[in-house]
Amino acid sequence: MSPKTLDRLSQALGGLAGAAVELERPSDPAHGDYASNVALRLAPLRKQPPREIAEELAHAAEKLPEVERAEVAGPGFLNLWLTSAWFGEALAEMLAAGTEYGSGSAERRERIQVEMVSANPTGPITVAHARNGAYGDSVARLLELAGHDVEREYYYNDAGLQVERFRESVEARRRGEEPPEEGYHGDYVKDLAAQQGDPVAPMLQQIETTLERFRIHFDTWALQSELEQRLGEFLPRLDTYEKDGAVWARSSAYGDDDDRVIIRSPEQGGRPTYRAADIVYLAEKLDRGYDRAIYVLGSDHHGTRKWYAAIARMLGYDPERVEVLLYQLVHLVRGSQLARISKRRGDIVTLDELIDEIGVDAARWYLVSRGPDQTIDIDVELAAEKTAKNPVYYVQYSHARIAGIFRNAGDAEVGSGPPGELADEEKDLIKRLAEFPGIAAEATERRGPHAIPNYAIRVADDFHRFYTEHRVLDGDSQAFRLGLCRASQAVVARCLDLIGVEAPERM
RNA sequence: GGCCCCGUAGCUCAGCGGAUAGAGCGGCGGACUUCGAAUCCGCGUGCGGAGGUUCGACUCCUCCCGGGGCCA
Repeated sequence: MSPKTLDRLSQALGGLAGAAVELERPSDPAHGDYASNVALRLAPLRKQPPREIAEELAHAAEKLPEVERAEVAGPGFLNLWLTSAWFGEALAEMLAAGTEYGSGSAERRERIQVEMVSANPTGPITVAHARNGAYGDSVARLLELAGHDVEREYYYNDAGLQVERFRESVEARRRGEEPPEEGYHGDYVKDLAAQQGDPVAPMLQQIETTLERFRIHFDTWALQSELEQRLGEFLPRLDTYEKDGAVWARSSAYGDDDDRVIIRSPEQGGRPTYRAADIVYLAEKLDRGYDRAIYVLGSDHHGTRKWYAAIARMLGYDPERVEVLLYQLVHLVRGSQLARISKRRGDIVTLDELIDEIGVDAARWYLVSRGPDQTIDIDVELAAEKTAKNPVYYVQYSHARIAGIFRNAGDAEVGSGPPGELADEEKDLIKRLAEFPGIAAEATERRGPHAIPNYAIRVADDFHRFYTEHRVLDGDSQAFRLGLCRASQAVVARCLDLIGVEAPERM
């Protein structure tokens, strides 16, 4: 999904070449504004030397109105330099799109549920859950930008063993005793013990408050206990058998590695396993009308990918509608010692503590800038120290700086028509901004929001360079350069919004 | 034992078949009487190893080494 101005050029070249032409930005400015490897791709098919094809294409391309110059280089690359008029059109397109620039890449609009965080309500949200939320929420925001209808859901277990231990721990504190060995020992247990009634509800309330503070809003909340009770409705649709008194799902016949127990034997208590709730939950989600159900899970759940696909097939749903996104775990490091996250030991580093130390903006930026497959080690002490050096402030500063320019500009005209020959910094900035729709679309398709902060740094970089070299509020170029500022500001603001970071007017 | 992820610059990472592999941090040296210096400019022989596929491999395939994790 490229800007239309770039698409038109691709199509015009495609017409000349008789094949699809993809344009990319060369890393070396000596290779033009855009380059294509189409001749290299066509050479084997046409049994013709790539440079020969490129020469013919270059000759024809130079007749196009947007092309100022075309050259053949290296093994057969076609390098293009574009006219100032083309850059003006590209900028005009961005300004016309306004805040919608880069949106609508989805081929068809889907209703999508993103289920994330879903931590047991047995303690505060930790940094591990924060990565889940930061990642999942950014994927959700990307999907919304692409044009999908997205809802966020939190699923929690209010009936399992861990929750029972949690309740027992609170009860013990109320009696003035130590929680059991297998229970929960954090100070928050004492706080909950001081309140009346079941501690699960206030714990959930606290989790929601923390997540709202982290700028993640959940539309719906699902309870395991309620889903479990509906197992009877779905059992007839399942392929099951009894063995050793337990009820098993024949999941291995549907792509999973093994069959799984869904109801324990009477000797084991006869209760449904969490996998039973998985089945009900999956079916219930898809029946609720979502075209696609996305699960965001830590990589320790990688085995569940096959499980979810298997139960989707077993229930007669297209497994393509179910997507499991995995991310690697977060380790907290204090100095050189690895401080493991352990809720039961009570030495947790909570999301609230992390936010207190480094702020929401830095925390979200940090947790989403790494690819989901990359393990993150956060040195808490270092993260706190490095706050002022975090690239998030570099990007935010570019936004605030532009806001300052507009404060000074008053109601001056904002335009897009280039006053004459453009400077390299102006062209570079427009080309950078022109990348955004493609970057956003690719990040969405690959479920890789980390591309956004990395791209945002480049935008800020190109903007700061442009700003350092050229006066905005001066001379014939003023309206054009204000247009450039406006478009840059919109793209930076959008990038920051996609990762849940604020775009400040002042810093 | 089976499975998943990772190995790129001193450190943290980007890079998903193209040209001379890039950012941030740290280090050294420069640039403000003018729209925001939280900025800009300069300084870097690094893809764990070996095969293979390809005109072309950090990228795809196989094996090995090293680190992390899940299941049994």
